[in-house]
Amino acid sequence: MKYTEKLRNSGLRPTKQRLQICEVLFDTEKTFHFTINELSLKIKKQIDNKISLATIYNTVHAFEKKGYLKQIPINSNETYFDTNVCDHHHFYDLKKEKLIDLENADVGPIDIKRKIDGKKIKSVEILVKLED
Amino acid sequence: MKYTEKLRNSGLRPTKQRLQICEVLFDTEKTFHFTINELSLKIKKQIDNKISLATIYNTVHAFEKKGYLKQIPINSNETYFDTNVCDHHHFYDLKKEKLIDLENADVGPIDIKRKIDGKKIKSVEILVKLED
DNA sequence: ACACTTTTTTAGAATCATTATAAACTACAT
DNA sequence: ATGTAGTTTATAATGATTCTAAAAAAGTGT
Ligand SMILES: [Mn+2]
Ligand SMILES: [Mn+2]
Ligand SMILES: [Zn+2]
Ligand SMILES: [Zn+2]
Repeated sequence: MKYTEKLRNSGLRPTKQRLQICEVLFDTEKTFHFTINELSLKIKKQIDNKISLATIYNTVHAFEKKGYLKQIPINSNETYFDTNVCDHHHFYDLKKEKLIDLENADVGPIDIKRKIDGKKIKSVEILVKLED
Repeated sequence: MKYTEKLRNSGLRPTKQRLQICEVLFDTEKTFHFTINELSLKIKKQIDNKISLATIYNTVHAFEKKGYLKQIPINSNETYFDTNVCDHHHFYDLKKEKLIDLENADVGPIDIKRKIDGKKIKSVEILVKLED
């Protein structure tokens, strides 16, 4: 199995459920953004057996902790995740409530001039809100 | 009263509760970031009568719609608001779970090269996550 | 002041994404 | 095969937010 190794190396047992969720998340041409609800529907469509909602939450959080998923800060009642874990930025279409990737090349260099004592920059993310 | 005019001009009746919330939000040296829960505690401390939680939610949303408050996109179970409605960016101290304003002068010019057909840019916000 | 309409406040209920619980199940080492 | 820790699951609990509908307050006209 394609993801068995990856999971083992992360200290996660390669269970049937996790492997199936890996397929849904990572066996795609393109990366994508999703909420837990959207992922849950996607799994139902692509997989024959049922995976409980609790397991989906558990797995998404486990994968996020391991760096295989990223949470996107956005004002919504649902949490958004991203299978694209490279540094990149986002458009947010307010009407459609959809995220669009902004490649790093799509944004000029970002210069953060201020420093905070004793703190390091972990990430720099731009959110560009779009209206009609 | 200081805020009566401002509320009337916005089509909001200057009620006792709204005027008191205005004082808590806007009668300060510096702007600040808050969650509804934090604001609720602040109101309890600063004013003698009780304002119901529903009114605090209603008022904050009304003020946000009128542009007197801004919501800050951040990954938290609580919504963060900002009394600083000028364009600006944020540090987010992951340990303390606190936002810190980044003045526009603290950030070099931002160049968004990509365009989306039929969409206008409404805002561009940077979130800089800080770790130890 | 009074009558009338519209907006606002409020306590409490409802919603709903998320997290916790704890029992059954599974992976894996010995 | 047995033991142990990790995982899944149905279900309950949590908690921020929104809804409801009745009472109160604000605004308008007379
Ligand atoms: Mn959320
Ligand atoms: Mn929220
Ligand atoms: Zn993305
Ligand atoms: Zn701010």
